Amino acid sequence: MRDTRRARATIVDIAARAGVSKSTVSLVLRNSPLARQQTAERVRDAMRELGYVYNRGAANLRRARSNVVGVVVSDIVNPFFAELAVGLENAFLAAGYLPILVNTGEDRERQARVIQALREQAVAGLVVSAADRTEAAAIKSLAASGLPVTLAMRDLPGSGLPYVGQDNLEGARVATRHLLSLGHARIAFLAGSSSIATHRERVDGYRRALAEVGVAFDPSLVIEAPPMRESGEQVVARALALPAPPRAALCFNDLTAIAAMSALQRRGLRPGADFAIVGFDDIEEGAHVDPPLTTVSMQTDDLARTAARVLVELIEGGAPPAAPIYGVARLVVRGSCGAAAARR
Amino acid sequence: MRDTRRARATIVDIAARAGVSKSTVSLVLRNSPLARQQTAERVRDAMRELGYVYNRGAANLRRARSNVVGVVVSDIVNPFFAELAVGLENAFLAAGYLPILVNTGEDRERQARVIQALREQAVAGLVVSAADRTEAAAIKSLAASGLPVTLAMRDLPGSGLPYVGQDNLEGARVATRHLLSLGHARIAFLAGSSSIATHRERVDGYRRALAEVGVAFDPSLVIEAPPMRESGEQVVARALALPAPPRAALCFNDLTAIAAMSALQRRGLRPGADFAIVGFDDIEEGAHVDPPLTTVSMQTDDLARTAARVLVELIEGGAPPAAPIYGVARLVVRGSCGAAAARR
DNA sequence: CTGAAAGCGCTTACAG
DNA sequence: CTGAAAGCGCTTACAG
Repeated sequence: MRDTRRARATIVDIAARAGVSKSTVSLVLRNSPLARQQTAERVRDAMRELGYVYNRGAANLRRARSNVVGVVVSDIVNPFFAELAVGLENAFLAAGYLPILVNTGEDRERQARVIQALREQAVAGLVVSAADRTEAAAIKSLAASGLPVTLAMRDLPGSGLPYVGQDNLEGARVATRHLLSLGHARIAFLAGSSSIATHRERVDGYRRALAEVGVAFDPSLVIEAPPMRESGEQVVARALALPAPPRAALCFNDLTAIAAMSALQRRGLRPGADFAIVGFDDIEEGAHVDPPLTTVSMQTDDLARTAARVLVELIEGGAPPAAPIYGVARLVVRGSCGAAAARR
Repeated sequence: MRDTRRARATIVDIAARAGVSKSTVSLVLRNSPLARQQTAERVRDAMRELGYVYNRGAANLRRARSNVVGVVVSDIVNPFFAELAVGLENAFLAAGYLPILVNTGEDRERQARVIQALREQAVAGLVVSAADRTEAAAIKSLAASGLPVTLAMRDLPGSGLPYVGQDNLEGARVATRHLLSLGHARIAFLAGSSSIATHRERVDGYRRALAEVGVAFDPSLVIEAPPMRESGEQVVARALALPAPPRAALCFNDLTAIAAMSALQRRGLRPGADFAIVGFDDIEEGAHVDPPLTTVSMQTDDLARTAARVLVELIEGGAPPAAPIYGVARLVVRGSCGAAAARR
């Protein structure tokens, strides 16, 4: 088996075969007009015949640059981050960079290890959607070493690093206002953990909307739980067990919103009719449940493209954006969404 | 901003600072016992002081080896493949390789492009879960060039490449037998497309189970549709519109099974009671719907670990496995799952 | 337009 | 144990 393995052809082999020097081959490789048309043709034939594959690592070493960027994602199994990753990947590929996607699974230690591995691989830059509880200092020191870093979706307040992400505060505010406009006053905030900045920002927006209409904030209505489908049962149980149970909730994301809907249904409560639910993070799940879920949409694709662009500019010597870049939070109203629930 | 960017320290800088030659630094880097304890300490101090980062690309160039492997996945947004990717990533990291994860989104042209990019990056090997309709020849020629390649989850019959994946045929057989044992004779196979080998293998298993009990195969019961949640409505509508509508179905995967359940419910049919559903690809979704979904479990994690091990062995000069490696298909029965439906 | 030489950051024999 | 030299596959001035 091993015997079939040929050593890779190099530009020297190509040069020999085409009867030119290796400088000429290099010129042809980079489509320089300095090589004669006919010579270029001969060189390209030789490459084809020898099955030549460009060694980008060698080229990068010599040129002291790199065409690879790192994309560090906190939880690739979450379709929200998977879509972010895909968007980033597309944008980088289109810009001529090869993205290395690594998943940290919300594990800070693992995050540190993979980032180190990426640095050793001499990546040109990093976009990171930081793991839960990541300390700003950890990433900041990275950037201090001169490596271009852009934060996506998870801000690290105080790090001073360029950030591209959702407008969590505004999104939660819009969603909460929607529920308030339906006539709800006791509105729960279900699932998610305050250890994640995203959660804190959303709770802030929720509080702000309440404050704007003079509704007192009740901390017992903010019920934390891991943002997974499995948490639906638990958060609904706790919400309904409150002395004055809410009839409306803003959920940390769409997965937990759907899980909460199921938990309500298991109790004979009809989402929409008996209990209003709004979810975050539109990964187009909201439209496919019954009844449809009203969500705050975050345009992952746009944000991914933007984050990639910001990093590429940083890599190519541009200035970082002066302020965080926020995606527009858009409320997608689906179904009746609980006007009736408020009247009960 | 740019000014803070220091050029990376090299082993020459370390050598100068520690007062040794660069060979010595290299020895220390690789923890060779040839360097004196005290010298190693001095070298390590210098590295710390200079913020040294190992340049693995340069080392790889010199050693004519590579520590990076490519993981080509057909659809990272599908949680099934996301879990596969995570499993592979963990296994490679543990084995000392840096996996570059790329998503093809089932696009063969894109697959060709990213594979080329990975080759130029001089990856040590590739595990590929091929895009829909990938031709065996395309991947085979890759391997013929000497690059170790392992196929995961999507076999390319005729390629002769090592394959690690689910036992689709056996899984479909087991699932179909289960439905038959409940008393169903007309059983639909819903969603998925015969352009994917996975689908063909599952349909084969379904047919075999029918044949085993002497039930004639009815091609009109195999209803194709993209394996997405969105297809649920369509496949259920087509199944119920058949002259003799089935009361049981094996679904291509759990997403489509859950979608089919929703579509049934929208028609007032109770999954389990009125219509038996079994799904493929247990990504632990089956347990979290109501009623719970019976699934064929495929142990993605084990398979990922195995695929990674097979590739690492190939890279390190071992022989490819003599035969395809199949994961065990296990039927996870949840809920009543349609015994009643058969009696209607 | 083409070629010879130097060098990117490492590792690897090979002397000392 | 340590150092000087060569070389991995490229690119980059610099001559011709």
